[in-house]
Amino acid sequence: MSPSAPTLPQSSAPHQVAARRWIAHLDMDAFFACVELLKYPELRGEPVVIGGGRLQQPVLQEDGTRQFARMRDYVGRGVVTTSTYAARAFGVFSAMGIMKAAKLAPDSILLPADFEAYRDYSARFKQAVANLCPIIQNVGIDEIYVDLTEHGEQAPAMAARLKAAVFEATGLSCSIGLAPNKLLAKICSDLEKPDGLTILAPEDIATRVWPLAAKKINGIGPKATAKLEALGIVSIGELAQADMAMLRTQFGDLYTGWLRQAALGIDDRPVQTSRETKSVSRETTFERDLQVVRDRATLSEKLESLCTRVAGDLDKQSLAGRTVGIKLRFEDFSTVTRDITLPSATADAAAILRASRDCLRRVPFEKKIRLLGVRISALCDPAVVTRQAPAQAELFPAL
DNA sequence: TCTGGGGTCCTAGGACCC
DNA sequence: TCTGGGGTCCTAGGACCC
Repeated sequence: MSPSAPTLPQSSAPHQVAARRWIAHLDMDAFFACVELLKYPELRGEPVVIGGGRLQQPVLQEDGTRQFARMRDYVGRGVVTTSTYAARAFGVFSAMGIMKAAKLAPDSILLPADFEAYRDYSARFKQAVANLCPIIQNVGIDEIYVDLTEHGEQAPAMAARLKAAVFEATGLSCSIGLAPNKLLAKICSDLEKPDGLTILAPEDIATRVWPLAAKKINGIGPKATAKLEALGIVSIGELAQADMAMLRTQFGDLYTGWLRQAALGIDDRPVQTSRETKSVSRETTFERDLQVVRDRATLSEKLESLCTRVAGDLDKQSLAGRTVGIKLRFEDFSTVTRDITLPSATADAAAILRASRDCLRRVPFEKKIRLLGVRISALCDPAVVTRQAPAQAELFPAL
């Protein structure tokens, strides 16, 4: 195949006339931050940053006004979960360390994340969409894909109705990308944020998608971006024209093939309305790094608590699991995991704790510990648990 | 002043089995 | 002197996403 002149995906191959799909990606605008603005309308227009747990709630004063924490007063660990557009203007974005963000915007207001409220608003906006269009895939708390194919040429009008319905149900704005597949819809929803409605036809790919940075493609992260840049590839168009053999020097066959397809805007994945849970986990970053010997009691306590929470999550979801694993992050940010597969599935906190301790014994402890996590996978219905695997004695008759 | 928490998927080597 | 081979499970690590 010639490396020059990439061809656009054909809308209909001669042997197989695929119906054109209309896929919407709906993304709530600065979701957590906007929910907070509904709670605290006096903050509208202010730079506001939402951070992870362990933060102070606003204090209600005697005169009825609220006293908010400022970024500059923050000391400790933690990252920015999200921020209002006013805060983003200072360069404060998600995943940035709060201490670093405080340097950029010391006077910004800092609020703790209120996941209960976000889940509530999430359910509301998803229900509003479901009332109009039932084929929905949950992506996260603030994003969904919606299959609007059945609306045909009316899909853009339906997308506009979805935006209105979401606003009516929540008082919040969202941005929608409407395109022939999920990959393009996702790229699109980001083009006119906030409150955008962006429609992309296959013939627009060369003019509207190819000029964008390759990292705008969902699935091209920091590592792949760096490798692509080393090959002189920055834009999606450059990726579409790149020599496959050259790409293969950096990426495996599978990923290379996917990169090319993605750059051409080809994506056949369906909108998946349901998926089963594959794993359940809980982890915690300590306020200070812990030492195995000196902080043994604290570590033991944390481990127990994590196992209890995992067991609670399993119970809530009516699940049990057979593979129990632990995760440790050390002071230098290096991470190790250990796991063990049990003879039969469990949802019991004590059993998970025993397995976790077995795993921990296999970890070399030379550095201080920053994070501890517990995970369970190989999940199944707890009703299956009674079907025991062979006992140890049967598995190892010689012993 | 470093870098949260909850997930999914992929790779790769070794054990083990037929 | 030598190289089976395919399939599945288990374990560890890493990239990526929201």
